[in-house]
Amino acid sequence: MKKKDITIYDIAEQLNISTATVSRALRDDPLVSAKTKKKVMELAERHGYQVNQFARNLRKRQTNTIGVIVPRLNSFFMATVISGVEQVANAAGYNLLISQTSESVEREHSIVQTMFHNRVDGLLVSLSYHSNNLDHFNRFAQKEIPVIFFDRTNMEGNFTSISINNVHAAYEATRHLLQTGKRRIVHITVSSTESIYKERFRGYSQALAEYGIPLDMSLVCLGDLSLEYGEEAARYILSLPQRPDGVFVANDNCAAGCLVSLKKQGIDIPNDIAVVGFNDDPVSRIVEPNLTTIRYPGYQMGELAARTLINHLNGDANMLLTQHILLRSDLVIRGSTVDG
Amino acid sequence: MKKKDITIYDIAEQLNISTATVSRALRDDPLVSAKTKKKVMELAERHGYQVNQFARNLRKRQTNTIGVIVPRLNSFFMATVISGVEQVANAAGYNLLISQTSESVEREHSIVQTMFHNRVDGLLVSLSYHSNNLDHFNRFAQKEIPVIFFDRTNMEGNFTSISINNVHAAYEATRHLLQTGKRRIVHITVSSTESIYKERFRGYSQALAEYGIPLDMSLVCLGDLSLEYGEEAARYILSLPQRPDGVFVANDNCAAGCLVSLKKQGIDIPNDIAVVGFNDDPVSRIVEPNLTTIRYPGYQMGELAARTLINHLNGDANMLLTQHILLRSDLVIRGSTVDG
DNA sequence: TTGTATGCGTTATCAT
DNA sequence: ATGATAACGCATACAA
Repeated sequence: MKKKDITIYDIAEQLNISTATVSRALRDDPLVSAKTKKKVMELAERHGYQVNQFARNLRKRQTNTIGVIVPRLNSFFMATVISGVEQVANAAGYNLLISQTSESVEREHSIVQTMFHNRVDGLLVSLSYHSNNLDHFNRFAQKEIPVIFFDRTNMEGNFTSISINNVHAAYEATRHLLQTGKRRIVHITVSSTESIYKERFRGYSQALAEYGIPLDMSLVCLGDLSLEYGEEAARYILSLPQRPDGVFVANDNCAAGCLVSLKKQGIDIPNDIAVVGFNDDPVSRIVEPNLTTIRYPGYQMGELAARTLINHLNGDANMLLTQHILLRSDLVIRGSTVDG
Repeated sequence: MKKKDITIYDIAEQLNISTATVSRALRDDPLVSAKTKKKVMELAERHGYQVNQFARNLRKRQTNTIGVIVPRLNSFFMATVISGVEQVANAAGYNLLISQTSESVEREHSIVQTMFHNRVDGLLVSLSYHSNNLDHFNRFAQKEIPVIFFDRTNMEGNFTSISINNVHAAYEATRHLLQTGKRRIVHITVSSTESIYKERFRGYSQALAEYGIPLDMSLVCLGDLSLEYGEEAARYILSLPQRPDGVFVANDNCAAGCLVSLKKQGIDIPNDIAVVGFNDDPVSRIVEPNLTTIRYPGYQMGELAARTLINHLNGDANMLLTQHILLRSDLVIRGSTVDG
């Protein structure tokens, strides 16, 4: 089954030199003479020599691998972030071990375990909806393996995190609806005791409070933020005795589903009901009218997370000093809230 | 910097037994007595023992890791496929090493190298646009490391591949336009000498031929199939002296961009110009009118690819016997081609 | 059922 | 500039 690979032993033997020299030559160590180096390189090339990363990892006690844990791979935003991570990691010679929790806390636990066993050098994590406890990351903390939370963060514990100011972004989104004269504003989000969705909810509440509008929990729809749930929420909205005139949805996908559904029922967007999303997913520019949304840089978030982690691993910077990195976000106003 | 981990040596010493027994106990080897097993397990647990996968890999000469190479992570379809792969791989105890080529052939080459060096047990690959040569995978073939191409496949060489019948799917899409009375049909795709896009072009040509319509290369738009290119193509379409009445686009994202752009210029979809996409991306149900498209199962394609590879690795099946697996695809007719 | 001894392929230390 | 050799942590053939 397994064919034996060519190793530095083989090269050493054929060249009548020591494995030490071969090893050094292969890594272009300045100690080795140019002549020897050349001989080694050539032979290695000819025999299709490949380093055995495991032997190397075993010896060096590090893996050059970064673990990435996300709720789902198939969301535009997450895929964009990972894309940024991949770019940086690859350029720096790091591999990526990627897993998705599918929003299951149990799976999150088991994946964290697996990552630990695989001895990733560091971890980049976006938490699942209902993960409100960071105990499963303690083993990493104990072994001083760096962990960065991004986007779906949690400020508890001594980990570093990267996100936008979700309270403020949601506040802006809601205030924008209020400024356009809307007063009965639905919020579609996911139920969560402690997460960015909680924060978005807080921003929503703040804006309402500022306008002296009491919080009405019958206007808060809790679902999974899928496109389908957006449609369901639309039905709910239209079933209310007193029709809402604004909707703030915690992601674009769900917002798009909701918007389209409302339109199908003859609702005029934005005059009857205005809609604001979150993420600036491409769908926001496809749906008609285009979706007003919160834009923030996913790709750059990925790059930053990876860069921060790698700098720390290489000893170029100590990320433990930074508790949180806040990225800028913008409200992008489009046709779903403003006519014309 | 590095704290020393607890190893089987430590456990063996403390328990006054051999490392062999500890090693066996930890893997629940039936040879070990229940009593010893229990003692070992408990101590391991208490000390937070974790196996060193590298040592194990080094010893066993396999990695339990599958390499996944895709053009881009941030496409809905690819993310869906990977999601399926991840599900199966994780359940089977395999790790995923994921990289994206960003449609660059050079990066594809270097990533394939890296995967090789990392000694993945197998490879799942979706080729980049312009990768029309499989030589960089020869090292895998030589070492009998299984490689499966999915979606963006290439039938040359002795590799296994999984895809839909792209010729037929494109034929159906184009024929559908012809059946609704369209005669001047634009095809938006990517330039490629040998790939699924070539096949889709072939299907397009076949349908035209069947209706006795000569192929007009001025109606074939070659771009990167991005949403933005869809908009650009729309401008081109409207600039033509003799206006086309149908568009068949090789992916939904680009089709959506094109459709929206056409509408903005006052074109009536589908009466003036009908549009067909490819992939059944969620955007196809958001855009208005909803996009007629080719649907095929990305998630299942991912599952199947992973399952096939893993079965082969485990010796449960020999995938080398299967050259190609063809998945079913369907034309989904929506408002962008049929009114009402 | 348990133990002994060795190899897996590198890299690092200490000589030379 | 090069070499000898000892880890790195685990799994297995063979012995007991």
